[in-house]
Formats: sequence, structure tokens, C-alpha cells
Amino acid sequence: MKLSQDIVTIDGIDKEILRDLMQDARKPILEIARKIGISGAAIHQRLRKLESSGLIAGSKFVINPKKLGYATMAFIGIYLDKAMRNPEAVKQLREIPEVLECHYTTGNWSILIKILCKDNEHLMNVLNHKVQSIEGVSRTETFISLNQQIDRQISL
Amino acid sequence: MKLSQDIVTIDGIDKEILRDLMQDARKPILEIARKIGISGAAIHQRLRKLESSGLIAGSKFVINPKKLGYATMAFIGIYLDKAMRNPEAVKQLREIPEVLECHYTTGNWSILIKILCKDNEHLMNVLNHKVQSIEGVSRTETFISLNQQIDRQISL
DNA sequence: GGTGAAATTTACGGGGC
DNA sequence: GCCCCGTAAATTTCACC
Repeated sequence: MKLSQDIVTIDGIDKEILRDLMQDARKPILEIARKIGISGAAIHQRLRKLESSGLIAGSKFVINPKKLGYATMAFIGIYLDKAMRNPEAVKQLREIPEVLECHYTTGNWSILIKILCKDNEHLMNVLNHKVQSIEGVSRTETFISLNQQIDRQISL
Repeated sequence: MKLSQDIVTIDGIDKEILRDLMQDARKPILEIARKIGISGAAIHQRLRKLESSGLIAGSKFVINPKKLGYATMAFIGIYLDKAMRNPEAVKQLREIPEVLECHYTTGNWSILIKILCKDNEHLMNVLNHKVQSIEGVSRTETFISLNQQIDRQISL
């Protein structure tokens, strides 16, 4: 088991395996094996090593939120009164299911969040009744994503 | 086959299946079946329906970028000279592998991107030599993510 | 690291209810 | 919409090189 701070080195075969699975997590290992030209067992043990190294964080089904009526994504920059209140504010942000990401950031804001709502009215409700009511939040700046053109992971 | 604009309605069993697979795309269907208490075939045909409805967009292996030395995430607001140049600018942003997301946004900027680099120096290089050199980009504002506290999908 | 084969478990599809 | 069942395929582990 590698230590958490270690950097993992991978070769071309690892990259090929990961590229395939990053695109489709349920792609059969044997199919990848046939394509690359090594045995399924070899890929299996490479994956086990990559998992235990921590490079593979997991796998996810990806849902299309629009199909559930969630069509409004927005980024919200948050100004906090005191930097010391940050952990408590994050804890409360975590309780808001519409919040998908939360970053401590450099620059104007203390925190930047990504939020997913059904529509503008829903967004307004979340902003006014949930985000703004968190203690320490003094002001917010909202940027609605009119259209997401790129969405991908790190390229190997 | 449902039309693209249709909203999909799902019941509690669908939610349970999806919640499991959103957390681990390789979780065996039979395991989910045993947990829920219905047959694997039932889950199988529910998944087929959810896929053809477009609600399931796919599946992904999730990589931990820090293990490859990518430790600096940043959001960059981009001002463009002319709104008409947007499609061309996005096309060029797509060629920059460090760019993970790209959104047309309301507010100050024309575009907001999320970027992933190894360190601050790498980020500076991408900004100065790749992003800033795109025609139409007049100014940028950078917000470095010091720490990402929340990262999740829509909750069902 | 890799192979190849055996054993186990899953995925998949049809027919019935 | 779900179950049972048969077939095909995938996963996983093993001894061996």
C-alpha cells in the first residue's frame, strides 16, 4: 500500500486500460485485454495495483440531470465575514443537496460553489433561503451556466 | 425511445438502483438485486429502460489526479472581445487538455473554465501561453481552488 | 509482470404469469 | 412489471514461468 502523498507512475498499458474505463466503467476487462493483446488476468492485477495505489478513486454512473428536470447550473462566489467561520459554513453547504462542488479559493471570495437546480426560480430559492441564511455569508455573486461546452476528466 | 426533451419519471426502486451505481458503477446487478429484494432480471430491464430514456448518460472510472502530480485546480473567468468569437474560442479551449470544464455564463465574463494543472507554475504556463494566446481573449481572472470540500452528483 | 485454465459469479434474453 | 431459467460471458484465483 502506497502512502497517500506518493505519486504513482504508470506505463502505456495502464494508460490504455484507464482511458477505456474512464470512458466506460463497465467495459469488460476481457474486451480491453483482447484489444491490447495481453491476458485478462494481467489487466486484472494491474487494476488491483492501481486501486491499492489510490490512483483509481472509484467509478460512477453518470446521470443526465436534465432528464430529471434539473436544467440550471450556476457558480456562486461567496463572501464570508470571518475566515474562521469557513468550516462551519462548508458543513452547512454540505446539507444543501443542490450544492455539487465547494472550493476554498484565492481571490475575491472565500468560497466558490457549483450548484444544480431545476430552473431559475429554484436557484433563487436555494440562494435566498438556503445559502444566504448560512451564518457568516455576507454576500454572493452568481454566474449562471448558460451552456456547458466541455466536461471531462484529466487526460492520460 | 423517449424524445430528448422529455423528463423521465423514476420510482423508488429506480432510485435505489441508480444511487448504488452512481456510487460504484461496477457493483454487480445481482448484488443490488439481493439487497433490494427483486430479481436480477427485473433490475436488468429497468436499467435498459433508463439507458434508452437517456437518463443514464454513461459510466466513468474516477481518477485521483493528485496521484499523477496534478494538484492545482483553478477556475478562470474569461473576457472575450466579441461575443461572436465564442464558438471559435471554445474550440481552441477544447484543444487544451488541462481544461476540464467550459461554461458560457451570465455575469462579468463570457466564459468560465475549470482547469487542472500540476502546480502553480504549470497553471501560469497554461494561462499565459495557451489561454491568453487565444484570439479574442482580452482578460482573465483566476481563482485557485485551495481545497475542494464537496464533489458529488445530483442527489436522488 | 505475464500466461493459461479452472471455478465461481454475472449478464443477458426469452417465455410465462 | 416481475420471475424463473438456460446460455453465454465475465470475473477471480491459482500454479507456473
